[in-house]
Amino acid sequence: MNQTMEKDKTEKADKTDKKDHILDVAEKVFAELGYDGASTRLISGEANVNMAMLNYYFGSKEGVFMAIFERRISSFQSILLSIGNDDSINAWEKLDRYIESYVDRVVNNNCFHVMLHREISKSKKTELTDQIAGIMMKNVSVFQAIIDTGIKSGEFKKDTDSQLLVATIFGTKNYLVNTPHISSLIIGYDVMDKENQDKKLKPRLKTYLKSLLKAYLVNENDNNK
Amino acid sequence: MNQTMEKDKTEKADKTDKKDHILDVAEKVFAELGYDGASTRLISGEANVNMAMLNYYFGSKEGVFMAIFERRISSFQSILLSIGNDDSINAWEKLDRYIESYVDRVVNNNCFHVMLHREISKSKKTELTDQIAGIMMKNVSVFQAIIDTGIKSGEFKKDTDSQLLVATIFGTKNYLVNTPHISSLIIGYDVMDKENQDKKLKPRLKTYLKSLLKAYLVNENDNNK
DNA sequence: TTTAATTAATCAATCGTTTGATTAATTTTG
DNA sequence: CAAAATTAATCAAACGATTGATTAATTAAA
Repeated sequence: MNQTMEKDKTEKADKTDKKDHILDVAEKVFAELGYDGASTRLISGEANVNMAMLNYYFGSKEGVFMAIFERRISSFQSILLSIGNDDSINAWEKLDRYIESYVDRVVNNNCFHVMLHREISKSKKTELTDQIAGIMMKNVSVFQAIIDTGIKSGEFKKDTDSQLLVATIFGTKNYLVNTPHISSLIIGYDVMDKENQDKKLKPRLKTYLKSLLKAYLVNENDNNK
Repeated sequence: MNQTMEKDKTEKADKTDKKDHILDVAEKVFAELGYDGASTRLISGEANVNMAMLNYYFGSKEGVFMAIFERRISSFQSILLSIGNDDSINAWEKLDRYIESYVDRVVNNNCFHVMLHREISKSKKTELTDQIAGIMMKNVSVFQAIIDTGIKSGEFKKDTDSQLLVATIFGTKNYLVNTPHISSLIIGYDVMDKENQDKKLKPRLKTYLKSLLKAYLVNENDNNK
């Protein structure tokens, strides 16, 4: 009944659509309940597919998790990397574009990033944590390279802690997106709501991060030390 | 064998010591594997107690979790609240003391905070998330009150986003402490190592947060806009 | 018809919890 | 003080439920 209703879009939902649909649902359930908390029965139930289809398509529960992973990171690095490698603009402009792209993408895919962050926050080192750490580090490296370039060129202050600044940028985002119950209380509206994200959170976060970076990094006039 | 060896301290390890021991172990296991990932068998095994003792002492697995909780938050608020209510010092000094106390306590109890953060990052609202959110908000409120006081008194800039600044302070800490695999790669040493935490991470984080706050909040000379 | 997709039924393993029995410690009673 | 009664602590074993995974049978597609 409900199943037939959902095939209204193209009348013929082919294999890849179905796999994608499963991954969409799984991503959300993983974000809601965590990897261990999300059972294969619940995921398949929410996706309206037979439980065995998860194993048929992805081999195992962990296969589903990894498939979500690979789907997201395929286009993950390219944009940010291109910004970092663009030599036609100065460091501050790079930073500006980086923030723009980063905030947009990370808020849009917040389910994925919540899931990601929860897994990497397990202190026990596993194959999965290594893999996640490696991927996240690529983003970090681009950001850090921009900062260091700006410091060398004299564009940014010399006495800055670029490493902890990384923690600030990514940590601020994480706090807002990954702990929605708290951040919603702080800023006064539901940060999980799509419309709030687009019209309020994204522009505000962009503006804020830029002004924070500017205050900490850019030499306005003379001495700070 | 191993059990008799551990009774060397006072020869009579009484009840509260044992309960505390269980909570110590459980806190660590929860941080390592998450709430769902940590089984009662593993916890009791690591603590060298019979599995039934968890239920005997704490009623249930969730009871263990809550007991860890209550043990930490008892002295949680008092220090920060006293700083916020101290009217003999100005806003910046309050902020300074807040950062000092906060960083010390939060790095010392990093296992607890990792555990906490992972549970609150579940987007599905539960009784537990509500309770955690309520407690965390107390810390947030103290910090925010200090900022707002400083803005009113003219000590801090007017055009600041105090709400997102909260996300920055707590988010920066979270990023460093809760994702040790990444942050260790970034700053070049193991952030989970106790000695590194005390001699390197803590002072560096304090210095950094203060300078970041100063750059963003304090009017050094004149215009920024 | 042959292959691929999908299903219901079932698997062993593990989950959190409970049980009844046993031991150790404490209190009450004579 | 000594014996009896009571309480607290601890244990191995088992509970029903749920987990991820697999099977064999059935349907749809090529």
